[in-house]
Amino acid sequence: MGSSSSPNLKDPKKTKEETQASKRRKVVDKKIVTVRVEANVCKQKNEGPPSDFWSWRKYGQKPIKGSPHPRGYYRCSTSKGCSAKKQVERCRTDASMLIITYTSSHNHPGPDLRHTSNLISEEQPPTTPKQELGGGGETEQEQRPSVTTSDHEDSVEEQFHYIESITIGCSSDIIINPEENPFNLSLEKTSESEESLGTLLFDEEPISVPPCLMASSAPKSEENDFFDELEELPVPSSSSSFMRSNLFDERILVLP
DNA sequence: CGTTTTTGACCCGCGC
DNA sequence: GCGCGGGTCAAAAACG
Repeated sequence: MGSSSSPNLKDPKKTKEETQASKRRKVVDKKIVTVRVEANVCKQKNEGPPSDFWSWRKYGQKPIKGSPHPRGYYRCSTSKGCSAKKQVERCRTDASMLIITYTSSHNHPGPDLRHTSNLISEEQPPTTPKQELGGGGETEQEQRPSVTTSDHEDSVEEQFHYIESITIGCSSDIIINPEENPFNLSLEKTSESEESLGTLLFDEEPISVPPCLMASSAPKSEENDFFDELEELPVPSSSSSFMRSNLFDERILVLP
């Protein structure tokens, strides 16, 4: 009889509640990475997902209070049991600034990208010491692609698109904040003087992006679409950055 | 057909 | 104790 008592309205969620309650707002493993993407090359279609060698599946989007841009929630679809998550948000003051928050880690080796791995290896040696720096003992930052095997030849093409991001993923500039993520504080502080943020940005170039990559990475087509939605495209000095963007579209920002 | 994307609704944690 | 905001899930739709 009363079996339907409380768990009647919408229990379906209770089942998974266990999983959620596990990490509800208490995410321990959090890595915040700020990437600067110019409105020119970037946005292959959503500057969020293609930031890694893994495939990300969008599972939610919500508008953040105080931010004209919504935040996208992505989950690693490369592996079914992978609990890696990624949050992509735009700086409320700088639409060209992408704030990617990585939650959890991948439970499986990278897809492989031997092609990319090769590239990065050559351009930039395995400077991972930085990652460990913030590792905080997590040890799951195997962001580096493993030269496994079984590679999707047709994927190679796609990889090209990721090249841009790849640089970041493996770039020693990548900053990981295992801590609670003071970004929030920083954000507030920079909210007024976003310029300050620029100062934090590493001006030095982590690696040189091969010209062929840049040339190939120019799907420019629906990119505007994304910005269009944002309606806010504060790219006043895009002209200046435009040239720079050619060198490095994305910049990793380090959070103190 | 399979996978991904999109939108809505629900729930929880925290702040006041 | 209540309210707000943030985060996730679910179902449906669209696309390849």
